[in-house]
Amino acid sequence: MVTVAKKAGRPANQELRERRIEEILASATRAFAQHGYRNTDVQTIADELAIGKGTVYRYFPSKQELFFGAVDRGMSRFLEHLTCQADQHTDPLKRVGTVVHAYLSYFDGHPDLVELLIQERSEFRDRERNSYFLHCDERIGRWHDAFRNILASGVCRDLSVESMFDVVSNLLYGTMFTNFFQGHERSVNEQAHDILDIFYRGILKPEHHPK
Amino acid sequence: MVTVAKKAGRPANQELRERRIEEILASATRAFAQHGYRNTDVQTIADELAIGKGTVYRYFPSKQELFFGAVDRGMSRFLEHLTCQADQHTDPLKRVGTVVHAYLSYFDGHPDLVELLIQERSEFRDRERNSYFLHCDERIGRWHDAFRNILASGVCRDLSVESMFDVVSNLLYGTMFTNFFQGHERSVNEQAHDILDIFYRGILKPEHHPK
Amino acid sequence: MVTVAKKAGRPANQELRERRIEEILASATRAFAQHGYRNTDVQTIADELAIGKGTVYRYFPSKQELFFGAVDRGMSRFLEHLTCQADQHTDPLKRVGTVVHAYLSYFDGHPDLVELLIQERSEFRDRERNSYFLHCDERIGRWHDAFRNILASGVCRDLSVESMFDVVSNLLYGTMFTNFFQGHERSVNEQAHDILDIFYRGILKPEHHPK
Amino acid sequence: MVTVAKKAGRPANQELRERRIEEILASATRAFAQHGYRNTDVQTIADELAIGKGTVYRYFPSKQELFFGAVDRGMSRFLEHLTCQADQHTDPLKRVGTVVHAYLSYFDGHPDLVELLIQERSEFRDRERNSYFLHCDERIGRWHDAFRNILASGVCRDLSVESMFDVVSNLLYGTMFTNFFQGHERSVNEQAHDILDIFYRGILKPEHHPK
DNA sequence: GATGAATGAGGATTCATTCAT
DNA sequence: CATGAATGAATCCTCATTCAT
Repeated sequence: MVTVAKKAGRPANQELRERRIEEILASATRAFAQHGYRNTDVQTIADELAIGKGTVYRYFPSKQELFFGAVDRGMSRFLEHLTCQADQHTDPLKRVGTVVHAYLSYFDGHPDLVELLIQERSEFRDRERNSYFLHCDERIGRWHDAFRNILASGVCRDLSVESMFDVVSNLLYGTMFTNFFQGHERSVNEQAHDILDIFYRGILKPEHHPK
Repeated sequence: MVTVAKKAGRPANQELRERRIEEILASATRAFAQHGYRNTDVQTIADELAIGKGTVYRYFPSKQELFFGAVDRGMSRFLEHLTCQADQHTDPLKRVGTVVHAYLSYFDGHPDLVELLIQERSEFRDRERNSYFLHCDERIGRWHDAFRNILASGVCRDLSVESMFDVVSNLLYGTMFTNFFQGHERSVNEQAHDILDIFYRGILKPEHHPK
Repeated sequence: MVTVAKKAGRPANQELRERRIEEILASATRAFAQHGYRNTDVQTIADELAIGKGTVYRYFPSKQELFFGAVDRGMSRFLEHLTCQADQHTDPLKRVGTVVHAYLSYFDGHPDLVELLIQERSEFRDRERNSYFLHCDERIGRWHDAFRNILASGVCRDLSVESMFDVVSNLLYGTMFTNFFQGHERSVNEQAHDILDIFYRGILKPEHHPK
Repeated sequence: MVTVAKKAGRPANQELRERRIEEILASATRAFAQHGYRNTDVQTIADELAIGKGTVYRYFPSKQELFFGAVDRGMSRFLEHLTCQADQHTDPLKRVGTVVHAYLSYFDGHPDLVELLIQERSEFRDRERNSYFLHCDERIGRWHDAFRNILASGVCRDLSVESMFDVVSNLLYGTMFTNFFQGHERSVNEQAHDILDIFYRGILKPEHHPK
């Protein structure tokens, strides 16, 4: 009997498990986004992956949990991307500017995620959780910090961190939805520019206005 | 006296028809908003009005049309209210300010409408129409006019009407959804104040900034 | 006060009643034949006549009775026509020949009646009555008489009246249905000729065969 | 030994599938024939087999397709039987005689099939296909051949194949329906005898008449 | 582990019939 | 008399989930 040296680290079937979950979530995201939660059969998702319906249920206890898994995956990736971009700058104004660009651009490239966010609310009205705000809340401290830093640097009018944050975050949220629903003639870069142009002048002392 | 050839029998009653439609739409709005489109049985709506299910179908050919009727009614009322408020002022800046207040305050008082707008998108993804933007597009000219007037009055920086309009409308749209999803600790009046404070400074020349 | 000389005979509203019944039956025949019993709404029939649905129910207690009325009317007219044609001849062989022609030609011109006969059986499987055979049975005696006369005249082989009658009536019945279902390339006159050609030779003594 | 890459898990079972389809079709035939298409719930059919309604829908996409399946099965079996009987003889006159007997006797023993044929026409008026004639058309060539052979053998008067075929097939079709609707006092064998007696004399030269 | 056969609760819609006007 | 507003029983079909193989 031959004994094979057992590989160190995570066992193979654990890796398989994670790969499967990733595949299923990716397929589910596409399907839910395209046909809607109610009109998507679990069978369809299984078919697309050429696996059995029962297999999907081995990884997710219900269609609902599968959906939540897809939304969570989408939001995690989004916020990872956002944080990553922001962390390339230390200047708080730059960070804000970067986030504005990255936010609009990410959703522009991932309409499936927007679709999922809308459906989450529509189908699971009763639930406490709402992935978007749940995930955002985790990071909110870091963004409040940015505005606190701007205030501390003295370039800014006498405004509350909350006011500034609410305005900019609602502005992004609304622009994201509007872009999704209506499309947008100007590029997201131009949109970001307009937003920042007005927002900076809105919060900065006149003497610090960008030229 | 002219006698019109009148059909014998019980006359079709137009007034009754309109009353019924209004009642059904009101009930449907409540039910759809509370339980969601998919989870609402037409039976429930009929029960609430103590009429038969068949009666609902006399006035609306399908559950779907009933839903669209409810959304249209909601948006019509909303925009009527908005126009009404705006028309109480002639000064364009005042008009913008009024609309900002009225917009947030209306949706704050009518969360059912927000719910319906979300569900419309979620359930009828494929459809061209989207009541919110469809109704808004009808009035968009008037609002562009307001910004054109502000530009003409010379108090404003050199910005395009579209930029200004997009920023403020997306800001309102986003704030409305955020308020709905998260609730809001500050009153809508305070929110409107913050928005206008930043927005006015963002678009006006420094010498015309409000104190 | 003027007294109008009252018309003798059937009162006006009795005539109205009969005219109405005739109109309704005619409309019902068309509708049932075109869309089928189950797919025909009483409303449709009323609409076609521009009368109220309730009015139909004043003349026929139920949709079912309305249907039976239509079938009965169709069969009555058919048999009236057949009898009328047959009575133009006294020679029994001529009578048979005439009936064969008239039978095929009538159904050829009145496919609605065939449709109704089929539906009657299909929808009201359980019922005793079957308009076709019910009506035919009323006249069967007269037709048996014709064959009895042929037998008596001595031109015929030694067959039973029943055999001869069954063969010719089933032959007509089958041809009628086949024509209806499949259409027919040869004219009904040609068909009748073929039938009689074979039938006469089948029942007559060789010395009386037509040349 | 070649190993085919075989999917893991419970294998699709083709044999089970065929057995199920046969069971369901048999049950459906009975139910449709007894209560009519419209009055038969799919639930009833499932109940009779002690399976779930959903199971029926696994095998037939709709009640309509289930019905068509039942008619097709019935006609296939019928024509198989007919062909089988005819093929036991080579003499064309014998073949015709055999088919006449087999035709009447088969329908006499399978009234469910007649019921289904009537309902097919009644319920699916619009459809092109009509199982009876569709199936018959497939075999029509063989029957024309029989008559061609009879003609060739010289025992027959100068008639067209079509005339002879139409007369006998319509005669059978009509007799079948009449038997079904009215019942029949004489046995189908006696009926077949009468038909053939008259038909043979109708088409054969006098010198070849059966005694 | 993986699969797919089986299930049945659930929901939209129709339309014959009644009866107040 | 005539009408049409109202009704609700009836029925097809879907699809998430379970579990034997």
